[in-house]
Amino acid sequence: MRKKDIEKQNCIKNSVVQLMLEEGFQGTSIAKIAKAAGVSPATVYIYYENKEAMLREIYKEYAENTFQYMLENLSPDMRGEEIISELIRRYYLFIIDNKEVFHFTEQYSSCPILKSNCGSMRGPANLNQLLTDLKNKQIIHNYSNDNIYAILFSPVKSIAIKSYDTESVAAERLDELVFMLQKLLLKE
Amino acid sequence: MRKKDIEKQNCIKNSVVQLMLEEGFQGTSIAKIAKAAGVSPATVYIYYENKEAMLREIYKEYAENTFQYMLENLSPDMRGEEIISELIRRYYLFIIDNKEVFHFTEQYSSCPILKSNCGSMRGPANLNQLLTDLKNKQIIHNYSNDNIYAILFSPVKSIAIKSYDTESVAAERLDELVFMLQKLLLKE
Amino acid sequence: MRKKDIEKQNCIKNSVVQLMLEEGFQGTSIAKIAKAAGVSPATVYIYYENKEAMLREIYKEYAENTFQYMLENLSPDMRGEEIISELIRRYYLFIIDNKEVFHFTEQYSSCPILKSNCGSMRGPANLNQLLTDLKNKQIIHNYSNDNIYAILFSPVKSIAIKSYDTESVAAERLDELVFMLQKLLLKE
Amino acid sequence: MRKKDIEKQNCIKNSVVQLMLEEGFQGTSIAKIAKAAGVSPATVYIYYENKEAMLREIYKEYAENTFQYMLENLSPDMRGEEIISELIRRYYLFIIDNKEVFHFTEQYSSCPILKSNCGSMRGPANLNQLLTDLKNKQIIHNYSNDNIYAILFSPVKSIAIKSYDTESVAAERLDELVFMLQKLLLKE
DNA sequence: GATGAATGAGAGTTCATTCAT
DNA sequence: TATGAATGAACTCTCATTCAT
Repeated sequence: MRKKDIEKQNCIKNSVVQLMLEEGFQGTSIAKIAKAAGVSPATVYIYYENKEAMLREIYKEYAENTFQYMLENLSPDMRGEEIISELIRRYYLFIIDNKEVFHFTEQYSSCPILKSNCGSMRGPANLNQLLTDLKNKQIIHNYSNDNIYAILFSPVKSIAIKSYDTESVAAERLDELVFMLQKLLLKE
Repeated sequence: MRKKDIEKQNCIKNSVVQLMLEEGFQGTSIAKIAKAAGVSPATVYIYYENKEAMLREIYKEYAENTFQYMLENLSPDMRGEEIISELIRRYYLFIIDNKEVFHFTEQYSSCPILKSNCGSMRGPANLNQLLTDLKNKQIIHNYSNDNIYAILFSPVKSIAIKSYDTESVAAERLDELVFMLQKLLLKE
Repeated sequence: MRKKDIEKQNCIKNSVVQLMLEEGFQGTSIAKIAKAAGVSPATVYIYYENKEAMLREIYKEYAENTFQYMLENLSPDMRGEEIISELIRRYYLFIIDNKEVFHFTEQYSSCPILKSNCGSMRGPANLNQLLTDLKNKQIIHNYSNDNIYAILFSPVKSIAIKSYDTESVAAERLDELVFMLQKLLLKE
Repeated sequence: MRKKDIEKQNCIKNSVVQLMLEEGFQGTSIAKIAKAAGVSPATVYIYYENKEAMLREIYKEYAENTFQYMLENLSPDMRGEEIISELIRRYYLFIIDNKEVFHFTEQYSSCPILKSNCGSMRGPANLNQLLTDLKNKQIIHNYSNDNIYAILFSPVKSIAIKSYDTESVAAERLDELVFMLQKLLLKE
């Protein structure tokens, strides 16, 4: 008996994510995925029950990763400025450094049919807790979590997607955005 | 529903947009579009060169509509608060009232291959002009247009997509968001 | 617009029946059928909704044909001997002359899954009526229709399937069988 | 259910027969058989050279069983009525009690490709001997063995397959059939 | 002997598009 | 202009079988 090859599954995952970036949803067929991963189409079905389950599982894994990445540098004794700065900058970095993964999760979660079958994740819960704590400690204004959430992460996503000519310009934009959101959210 | 020429083309457009919402990209095949529009598949090719061109043209038309809708209630003599409020609320209303169209344009513009062949539009130019004017008149802070743009429109999109239990909760969230952005962007 | 080509549909039907005889159920794939019929696999789906529906429709048509063929030479003024003789000999002839069709209907009706979705047919009803009449007229013994039915048609099927060395031997067997069943069923 | 060697092979055999009844030929894949038998697909190939050989071997075994079952209650000193009654009733009972096995052998023997590779069996020879003896002893009429064979076993098969509402109706039909065939075949 | 992983071939079906009317 | 018929290519997925352990 051959053991299940984790490397092979990783090949498949990477191929899925890469193809989704390069060719979009339409280009992400089982045949193309298999060829890109260097396996037979039938092999894909050893690791995933079907195409939909495959995309869902990969999505859930990467989506969790995103939240973990964002939160992992936070510590409870940081000041408000630092927390906001860190959250935004980590998210920005994640998008830049994981272009393909980010694009895949965005594509996936924008498709309502796929998203609906997806259950819930632990990431957002942690983040909600963090925001509630900051409000209780009178560090940030008492806005609704939905709005804080939206204003913290949607804009940074917008500017991270844009491709600026030089890195210095991009850094400038990011600094400014951090400044804006600190001013908006922090008390005093 | 079937009269002539333009009527028929509108049927096709509506079917495309509706199918894209109901069944996603995969469910939007020429055959299904044609059946939903009450025409033959071959007829679609009288109005559009091919499927890609069809999607592109419909996208461009609707994308322009969005900007037009957002800007059409603005007048030069409005106060800063009103301008910001109006921009955000109009965008929110547009998303709510044109769920299908909004979803279609989002889906489309998130697909890199499709988007690339799409050229530029007039809508954003007008908006950029507006923002620049407001900054010159010392009404809003001198942030970069990219960041203003991102912070004005991404968050509202986020909360418009969410489905709240009651309309009053949704209205509350929107009011708060308007308040936040007014505070952030307006001088004094 | 091209008109639906009845000749093409007949080609498909013939290919199905022939392949079922030559290669059995397993050999009857859409691809093989299409190739044998000289059309594209996709064309098959213009004439039939799917494979199961295709087999079902072809079956029903041919099954009706069988009954019609058996009954079409009977007239109300025939004597009991003639009726029994004619029924058996016509059925025998049908099997010999329509080997492929007969084999197809047998294959089909022996598969419980397929058969179940098949509804009812007019043929058996007519035959039941005939048997009941003969019993009422005191021409044949008052056995249950099920048993008469079984004893009239199952044995002839058995010997028709067998391949005898010469036709004369086959004819002898058939004559004997007719004689046996006349003796069994007829009064006096 | 899993002990060793023969136990395992029996598991496979049972799964084959059961699946063939439940899902027909198409549903009887090696993978499904293996899963139903609680073994690996590869294990099937330890006991059988390939799928076709597997079906053939199982068929031959069960087909022999059928004849053995039918003949095993006969003794040379039985009267003609008893012999005919016993043959028919045993066959009927076999079909009812071994629905799955019966269905499997029927399915198998109706497929021309499979059947051809199947050689001859000992069962029919014994039966032919029995019939010839009865004719020599002037117990039954001197009809050809083919016709006797056909008329003895085809009708009972027909009515055994039918599903009657109550057992008493089924028993009635069977009694009548036995009576008919005794009258037809026995001298005096 | 026994297994789960692996696969090329092929299954049924739908695709975007063109053809003939 | 408008159509339903027609199709080669591609789709998702399963097949019987073999491989490596």
